[in-house]
Amino acid sequence: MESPVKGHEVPRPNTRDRIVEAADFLFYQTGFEHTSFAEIAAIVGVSRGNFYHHFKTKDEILTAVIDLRLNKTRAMLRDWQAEGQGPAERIGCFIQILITNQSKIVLHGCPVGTLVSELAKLDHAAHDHANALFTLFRDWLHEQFVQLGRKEDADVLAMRLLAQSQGVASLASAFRDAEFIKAEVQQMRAWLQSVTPAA
Amino acid sequence: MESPVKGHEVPRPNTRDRIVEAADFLFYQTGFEHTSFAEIAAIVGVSRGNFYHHFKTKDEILTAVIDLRLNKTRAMLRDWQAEGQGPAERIGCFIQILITNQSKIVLHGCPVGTLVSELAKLDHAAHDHANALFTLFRDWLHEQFVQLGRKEDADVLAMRLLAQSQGVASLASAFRDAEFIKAEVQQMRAWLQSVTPAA
DNA sequence: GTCTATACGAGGATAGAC
DNA sequence: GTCTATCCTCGTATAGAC
Repeated sequence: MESPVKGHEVPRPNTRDRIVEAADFLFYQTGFEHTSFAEIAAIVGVSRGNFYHHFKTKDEILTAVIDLRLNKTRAMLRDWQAEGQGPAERIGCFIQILITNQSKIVLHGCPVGTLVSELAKLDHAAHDHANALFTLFRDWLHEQFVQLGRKEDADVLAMRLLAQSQGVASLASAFRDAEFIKAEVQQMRAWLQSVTPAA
Repeated sequence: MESPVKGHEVPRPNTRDRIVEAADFLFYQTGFEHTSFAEIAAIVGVSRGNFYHHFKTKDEILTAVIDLRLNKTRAMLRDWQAEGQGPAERIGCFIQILITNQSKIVLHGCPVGTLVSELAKLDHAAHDHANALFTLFRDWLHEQFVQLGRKEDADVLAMRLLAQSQGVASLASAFRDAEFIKAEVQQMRAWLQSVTPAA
């Protein structure tokens, strides 16, 4: 897709991208600080020294990981938008990711929430960059609630839904309880109904 | 208070307790893994080497910190219980801590949620021990909802309130927004009203 | 119980050959 | 672009004197 050469070349992902992918995976699974270069190198299959050719510092890798997640998230929101359904169905897509990712969430929490939380504790400069992930969802949900006819309190509803999903992910992980996710998703769908103005 | 000698001795806290207090503070502010012995030693005012006399490993300090938090939490719940009011007022006390601790929450999130989340990522043996903090609140809230007349779904309501508070803390910290806490606490109080059976 | 000194390993980062 | 070798710092942990 992003291969610079057109034609019949096999689009083998380059080392840089593979480093970012591996870091993305490990940062989610074991946290940013706890992930070492050695672990990333082991997954990618290159030597430690090598990838200083691609990134000068660990923070640069973090920046690349956040950018990757931002791009993936934008693409996902665009897809939901393109499915040609109404705002209620699109908000339903957002709620559904709790179900889709439930096993990962039980093990490692929400990828966005746990990263932002860790960076806040570290007082890390990239905190705001990471929080742009939340802002992406917040603005998108805001727009959906506007289209749903809740112009006045669209941001309040967007933040409330975001908070609910964070709380559910947090407790599901703490108690290792996937059933809790299912039950609360039911409740969130009912809530969505209740805030949808009658046609 | 816990001084072994009775009488006129000044109840100076011993070094061990001061280490645990300092660790408790730092684990909350900057996270368990990111906190170094040097930082704890700097606060307590003892040399690094010294407090291996009190704790053999960092994990032992963590255990002591969790026990401290468990005891403090039990005492707090007991106090709420002792104030002689009804279950609705007691649940209101729980909601109120979001307001009381709002400035800390904005900076460092919920002390329970962020610790449990970090230990989950580290796949740390103390995860379950830390999660006992959540269980303390869960069981206590459960009991309050039973007394409120919601025996059938007491645990569901307890978990929902716990999840809400986690979500609010998470987003308030991410967006550095204390006003969000205030607004959502209003909403949580209204919700509590709505689940309280009419007398 | 408190201190100094030190061992030991891990992790981030660099230099330079291929 | 990739590798090996190496440096440096920091953090945990230990030994032993006072």
